[in-house]
This record gives sequence, C-alpha cells and structure tokens, in this order.
Amino acid sequence: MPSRPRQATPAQAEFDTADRLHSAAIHLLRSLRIEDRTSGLSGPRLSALSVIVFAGPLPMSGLALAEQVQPPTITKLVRDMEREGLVERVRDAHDRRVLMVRATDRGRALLQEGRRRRVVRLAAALEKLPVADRKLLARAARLIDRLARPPAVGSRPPERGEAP
Amino acid sequence: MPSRPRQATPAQAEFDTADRLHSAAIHLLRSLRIEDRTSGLSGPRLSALSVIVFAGPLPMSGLALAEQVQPPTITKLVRDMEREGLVERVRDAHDRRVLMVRATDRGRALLQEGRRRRVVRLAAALEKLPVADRKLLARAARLIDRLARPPAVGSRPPERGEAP
DNA sequence: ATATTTAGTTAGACCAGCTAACTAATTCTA
DNA sequence: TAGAATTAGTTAGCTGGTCTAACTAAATAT
Repeated sequence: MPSRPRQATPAQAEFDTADRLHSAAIHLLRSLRIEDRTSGLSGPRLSALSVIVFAGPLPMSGLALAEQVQPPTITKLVRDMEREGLVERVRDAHDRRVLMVRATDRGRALLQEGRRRRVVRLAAALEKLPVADRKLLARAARLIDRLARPPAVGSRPPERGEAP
Repeated sequence: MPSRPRQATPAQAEFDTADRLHSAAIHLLRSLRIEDRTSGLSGPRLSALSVIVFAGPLPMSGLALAEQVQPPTITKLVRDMEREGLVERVRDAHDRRVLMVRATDRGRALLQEGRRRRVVRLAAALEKLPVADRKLLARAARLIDRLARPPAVGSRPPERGEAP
C-alpha cells in the first residue's frame, strides 16, 4: 500500500517503514485469526494468558498495564476466561481491593496448544525462508515489541517476572 | 512473553520467532490505535482506504480479497466510509451485479492525514533507532506482509501502484 | 427456459476496545 | 480519629470489526 509519491518531508523513509509495518501487522493478525475458531483462544486472550502464566499471579491492574489496555477491557477478558476455567481471581489478603489473577492448569495447557495452533501456520511459513531472513525477522520481532510500548519506555518500573 | 522452556521440537526457533512476531503485532496495533479517535480512521479503514486509493476503483470483492476478509465485512466497512464521504460505490455498467468502489477527494485527503497521524508516533520512534535497525525493520515489514498473505502468494497479479 | 453461479447485502452473533459513572477498600490530613 | 481523597475494580452502554447463514438480483450455462 505505500509507495506513494515521494515528497521532500524529513523522515520520509521512516514514515514509509512505519506505514508498512502498520499494514503488515494488520495483515499478519488477520491471517492468524483464522485459527481462532478451532483453538478457542483469540489473539488478545492468548496474549493475556501468556502474561498471566509467565508473569505469575498478578493484579488486574498489572495485567491491564502489561497489555496496554484500559481496566474494563481486562475485567471482561478475565471474567470470560475465568468462566472457561482458564484463570482464577483471588482477593489479595494484604490489600483487599486487589484481585490477583492466576492461570489454572487447564489454562496453562491450553496456552501451549492455542499458541501452537495460532502460530503454527506462521512458523511453517518461516521455515521456508532463507536463514538470513529468519534471523532478520527474529531480531525485528524484538525491536517491534520494544517500539510498540512507547509509554513504558524508561518510565515504567519492571513488573514482577518481567525480563529486565 | 515467550522465553518458554526449550523443548527438543524441530523448528523450535521458528516457533519462538513466530510467537514473538505475533505478540509484537498485537502490541504494535494496540499502541497505534490510540490515535484513532482523533483521526477518525481505524487501522482496518486506513488499510482499506489505502487499497482503494492506490489500487484504483475496484469491485467490493476485489477489496475483500486484497484485505483478506469476508464480503460482509467489506459491505459494512465501505457502507460506513461512504456515509462519511470517504468513498463512493458505482454500479458497473458492463456487469450490473458489481459495485466499483472509489475514493472521493475527501477520502484521498484524509488518507494522507490519517496515515500520518496513526503512524507518526511509530515513525518518530524509528528515527531514534540506529540506521542498521531501521533498515532491518524496513526489510522485515516487507517480509512480514508477504508472509501474512499465504493464499495470495504467487497467485495475485501485482495491483496497480504496488511495488513490484 | 430454466438452472446454476456469482456479486453483494441483510440479519444476527461474538469479541475487543473505549468512556463515564459507580462501589469498596485504603490512605491521607486537618 | 473522622472525614476527604485516592486507588482497584466493576457495570453499563457505546462503537467497530469480524464471522456465518440465508437472502436478492444479475449473469451464464444447459
């Protein structure tokens, strides 16, 4: 979609790259979403469950922060996942306002499976690429994720269980 | 969120990369979506409008194909964008079943502006990266987009205005 | 002339996100 | 220490994007 008429804007190259990344992300997620119906785990759920499993039990607010969404979004997400037995909410003893979320065994198991399903097609496509391209994408993935969390840059104390 | 226990699976490295790309795409789009409210153009709209502008007037079905979504999704998307004066639908004279979609001047103008808005934060972040990283991301964006359109691979003739 | 195929829409569902307004628990302060 | 302010989370209600199933209308094939 890019390849628009060049104008003498500063940072035109960066703009184009940003634009292409944007499109690529949309198309990537759309193509992955095909697997949702069978796996029962959408992208956002998979992503949240992943945080819950690997960043240990954490408060609702922590999850909202990690996922970069507003609290009500997390309320709904966790409520639905709780209904399906993937996570549990436990009232914190020290501060009875906070609810700690943790994964159930079933949640842990489904994370593996769901992730495999959702990502397997992409992984298969990756296998067909030349080694250099695969390496490039591995590095790019890390870069993008760092780039995509601008409010956090340098300002958010690392969450429990988060890589330093 | 990856960094899971290594198992001796074939293609473990590709799986991890795919997983990371998945997360990165989710977080990227979430971070970009913040600009939506001000621009009036969400990701999907921006993406569709971009196709309409640069791939010229095209039938609804062509847009659905390009965007990799089902026809009803396009019906709604285009209907809403038409309401806002961004695109028009014209009955094709030769085959009166098909509706050609084309951008209005207003649509064209808003595309520029909306894209700028939505992507400007990311572009700014890119500018702060070392040159090598920027180049890497530019290449990665193209790779990802190609990867993410598996049904089209090799089968779709390049659209007008699309880089060859 | 009818049957089949194709393009698009409508209806109805679901999920993910938001803001605004609320409750309950905690902490601050006068 | 009583009341005010803050914090954690929920509820209600909206928008948007996506899907499938069932439909209409036009074109094509038998």
